[in-house]
This record gives sequence, structure tokens and C-alpha cells, in this order.
Amino acid sequence: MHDIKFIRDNFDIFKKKISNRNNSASIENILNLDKKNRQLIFEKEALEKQKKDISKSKDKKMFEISKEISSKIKKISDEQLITKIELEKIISAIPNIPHSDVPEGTSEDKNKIIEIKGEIKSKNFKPKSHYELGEKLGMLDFDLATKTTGARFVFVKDKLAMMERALSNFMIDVHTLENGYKEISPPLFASENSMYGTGQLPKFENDQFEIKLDKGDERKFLIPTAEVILTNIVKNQIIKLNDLPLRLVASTPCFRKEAGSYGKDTRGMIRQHQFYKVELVSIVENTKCLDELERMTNCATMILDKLNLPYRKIVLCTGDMGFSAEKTYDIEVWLPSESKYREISSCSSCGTFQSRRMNSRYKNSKNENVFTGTLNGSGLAVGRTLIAIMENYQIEDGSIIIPEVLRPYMNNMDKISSISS
RNA sequence: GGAGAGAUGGCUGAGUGGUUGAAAGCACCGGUCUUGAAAACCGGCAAAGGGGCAACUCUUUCCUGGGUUCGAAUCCCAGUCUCUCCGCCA
Repeated sequence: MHDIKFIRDNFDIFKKKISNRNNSASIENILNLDKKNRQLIFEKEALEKQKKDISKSKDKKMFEISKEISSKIKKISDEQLITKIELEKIISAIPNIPHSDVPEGTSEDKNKIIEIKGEIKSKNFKPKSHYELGEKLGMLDFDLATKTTGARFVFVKDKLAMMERALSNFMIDVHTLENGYKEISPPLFASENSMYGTGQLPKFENDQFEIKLDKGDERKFLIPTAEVILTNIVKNQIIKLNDLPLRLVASTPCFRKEAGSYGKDTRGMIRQHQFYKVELVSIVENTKCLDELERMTNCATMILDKLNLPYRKIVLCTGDMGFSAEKTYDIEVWLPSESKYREISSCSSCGTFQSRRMNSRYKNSKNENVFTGTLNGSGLAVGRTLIAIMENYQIEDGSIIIPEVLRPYMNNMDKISSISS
């Protein structure tokens, strides 16, 4: 959520910054609505004052007048409420303002590569895709998922299932033991309000799976990422300065409709309706967001370093960032079968954008209540990491060498092959 | 699912129709004392929003939404959530 005062005082700057993002919201009406809203508040408060004075005076002669004032107040405050809702509807659909050091651009070609790391090992055979490898091993079964569930799901079986589980455990261990994150096992449902807090609603409802409840009261959604539920932990809260930074990690399934991705990545498990992800969330003093973003991104790349997977780090341009982000690094891992880098992590600072929506604050050193900074990043997407290992660690016969660091998590096996299983 | 109890400021917790925005305690901030700290003592301390260059001022808010009343934390109705007991259950 944006600060209306900032918009009011810096409308041209605001407009310009927002125009860099893929944003369709019409913002021209904001100033008018804001002005109208404040005018109505002013009128309403003047009447409320009159009424209050009468009540205090306990002057029976004035009681009738007070009743008349009440009906006037009702009328004005109804109109004010409508105005305010309309204003909030517009503002809540406007994405965050990009940080000033984010490159401008409308599409991904303007993203900037920051770093390329890890050795891409050339193979003396044609690398297979993860789904060829997995199906040949009998450990990835897309047809079975189609039978039981539908498109964009997969059964992971046997040693690959074990590796998937090992990856989650390995990543969480690194983040809890080395990087100072606290492990959380959260609910996988989020309330409508929580979804609003992190910015999935109202604009991206079509991407979300809503739960059908027995009773018709509050709406619930399957989390599209643990970011939603972890970040909302601090919703409506005033945190003590001493308790910051708050660093949380969770491994959870994530559920996404992938609306608008029809035809994209239909083969394999790159893009599924359900996938595991280890998510990092930091709640920090709002002055420390960018430092924390660097730190968090390093925590994510650390996993790839330990797994010896080649990757690159890019900074997203203004038009390619997610709704709530002010700055985002994507980490892309090398996939030999496609001869390209594919996203495996995305780390974002949201500044105070989410905390305004959530009303999450802390007392700063001057003892003032100020909005927290929130960050989230994948550390990493487990399914895609599995893919990356399969493809990068494959040998000619279709077996997969298990990365050293994972072996302790897999009964010290060193290889997955159809023969051994 | 059945029966009760409850929801008040960062936290704990008084308060059943008229200076109650709300006692008290804790926490926090400032000060005195101390070589320093602690303790003790003194003072300050809710939030959001509006107006004003500012000092300041006004409005709203005691779970949420309605209602009664000139006036509601306090009375009435509906809802949400929490706790206790019983039942059921991984």
C-alpha cells in the first residue's frame, strides 16, 4: 500500500515511477478523490463537534437539534465512506515504487546480469531433460498425476522423492544452522486479509486457489508461497526493536493456478500447480531493507554453491518485478537440456509496501511507531533444484550422481540409477 | 457437535449510561541519586485521521457490524475469535 500523503505531495514523481511498471491502474483520479475525501471528513467532524458540545451541555432544549445533526452526519459519512473505498480500491491495485537503483524497462530484456558463477561442465553426450531422465528411471510420473488429478501435477517416486525430501532438509539446515533463520511449519491456508497483506489480493485473485468452505464466512486460499503466511505473522503488530531482524524459514508446498501461462513449460515439472519451496522471510527495520536483500540473496546462492550448480544472478528491471517488490534479484540455474538459465529463486525487498497493508510496525530508536521492512526470497524452489541436479549431474547412462552435500541426507548413496533401484 | 466464560492501550488488568481516552501494574523514554550499573524516587508515555508554516487543535477508536439514547467501553441484536468442560478424532 502506498502512503497517500506521499502521493499527494509528490504526484508527478509518483506517476513517473509507477509508469515504469507494468501497471494498468488509472491513477489520475486519486488526487480528486483524496481531496473530496478530506473535505467530507472536515464537514463531518465539524458536525460531530457540534453534537458533542450539545451532549456535554445537557441542555434539553438542544436535544432536538442534535437529532437533526445526527442525520446530517449519517449522510455525509456515508458519502465519505464510499469515496474512501473508491480511493483505496485504486491505490491498493498500484504496484510498489521501484527502488532508484533498479534498471528501468518494460520487459525482461532490460534485466541486468550481476554475476555468473559455477562451472558449466561440457558433456560428451547430449544431455537429457529432467522429464526424460525421470520417466526413464520410473521416478517421475506425469501420466499417473493426470489420471488421479489432472494436468500440471506430478508424482515423484522412490529415490527422487527421497532426494526431494533431502533437499528440503538440507536447505532448512543450512538456513537455520548457518544463516540464522528460525524454522516455521505454518498453515498452508491463508485468510483473504493475509493475502491482501502481502499483495496477492485484490489484483491477482485469478492466480490463487480458493478453498471452498462449508460455511460461507471468511474466504481462505491455498498459499501460493510461504511468503504469505510467514510475512503475515507480524500483521497488526508493534514489534520491539530488539526483536528485529526477524528471520524465518519454512519448507511448504505452494499452490498456483498459473493463469496466463497456458502453453508455457507444459512438459516436465518446471511449472506445476503444486510444488515445494523453501522460503526465507525477513522482517527488518525499514532502513535496512537493501542490506538485508543482499544478505538474503547470498543465503540463497549459498545453497547453489554447496550443490555445485552453475547459476547467474540478475537484477530485475522495473517492468519485470512482482507487485509488492521495490527491488528483486532472480537467481537462475543452468539447465543443460535447454542450454539456458532458469529461475530457481527470487529475492525481493518490499520496503514498507506490505507492512502498510498489514499494519506491521516497530518502535524505532526515537520510540516512534514506524512501518517494518519486509523481504522474501526462495532458498530455494525445491522442485526446480531437483530438476537442476538431475540435469547437471546426469551421466550418459541416465543415472544421476548425488551431490556430496546431499549424501548424508540419503543414506550415503552416491548415485540414482534404474539398475540400483 | 453440546454447555459455559470471555475479548479494554506494547503487555497484564480495573471499570455497567455523562470531563473515562479510560485506574493500577509491567515495559519503554527523560531526570535525580551513583565512580558506573542496579535499586529507589520524580516526570513522561495509545493509535489513526483531519485542519494549521507552527505552537496547537479537532474527530474517531475499549473485538467487528448494526441498534437504543441528547449522550455508550458500559444497555440491546447479529457476527467473529479465544478459553474451560463434555463428546468425537490424526
